[in-house]
Amino acid sequence: MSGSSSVKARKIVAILSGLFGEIPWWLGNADEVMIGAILTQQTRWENVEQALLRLKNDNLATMTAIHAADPVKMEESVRCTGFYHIKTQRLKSLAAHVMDTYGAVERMVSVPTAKLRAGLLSVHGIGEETADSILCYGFSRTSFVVDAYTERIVRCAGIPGKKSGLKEMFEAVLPDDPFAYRQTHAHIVEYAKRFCAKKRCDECQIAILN
DNA sequence: GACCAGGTCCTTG
DNA sequence: CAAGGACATGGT
Repeated sequence: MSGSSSVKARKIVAILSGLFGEIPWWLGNADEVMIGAILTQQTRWENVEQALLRLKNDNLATMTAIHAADPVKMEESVRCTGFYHIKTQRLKSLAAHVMDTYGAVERMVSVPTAKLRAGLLSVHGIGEETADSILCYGFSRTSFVVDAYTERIVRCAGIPGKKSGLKEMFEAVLPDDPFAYRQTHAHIVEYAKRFCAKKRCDECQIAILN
């Protein structure tokens, strides 16, 4: 962890915090966050909200319900998020893991973060971003979420040769506070979505760090 | 019509 | 390990 990278990471956090202040982001109970985390894979959030509404209408917005649900029925609600077949499978797998391992979502709140994370990662279709999103926003854990936007903003900031280790880099810089973790990831997404083009970095103030 | 979206897994070189 | 393709609908 070179000092230079940490300094820039700190600056990113501070700049974005000043830019956005407190913003509401990804609110919802643990069940909804888990469902949303899978549905939002490679998909716009607005579409996920639609699917979530449909699932709620059918009383399918809980792990318990999904565990017992007809997959074909679920696909109707989830279709608008794309990859609907595979996502239905992933929701089923997650529900099975939760119910078989813990018996209920509420039981998960007393499980240590590392153990919770390992369990989530063992589910087929749940990778690091999805697992950390669930931990951070669903269970209020200090597990930093790294996504495509995080990689973009880091590139804009000129942090050298960082393809991996971003999670650790930000965690080393953030206070031990779940709220800070939630806000910082939210800030990064909102900023990068607007200013960090996929390939270039035009009009991006983060580039000032260079 | 082309391109992209708050990923993950599998297959190749 | 890095890179490329599959998974799929909906918006710009």
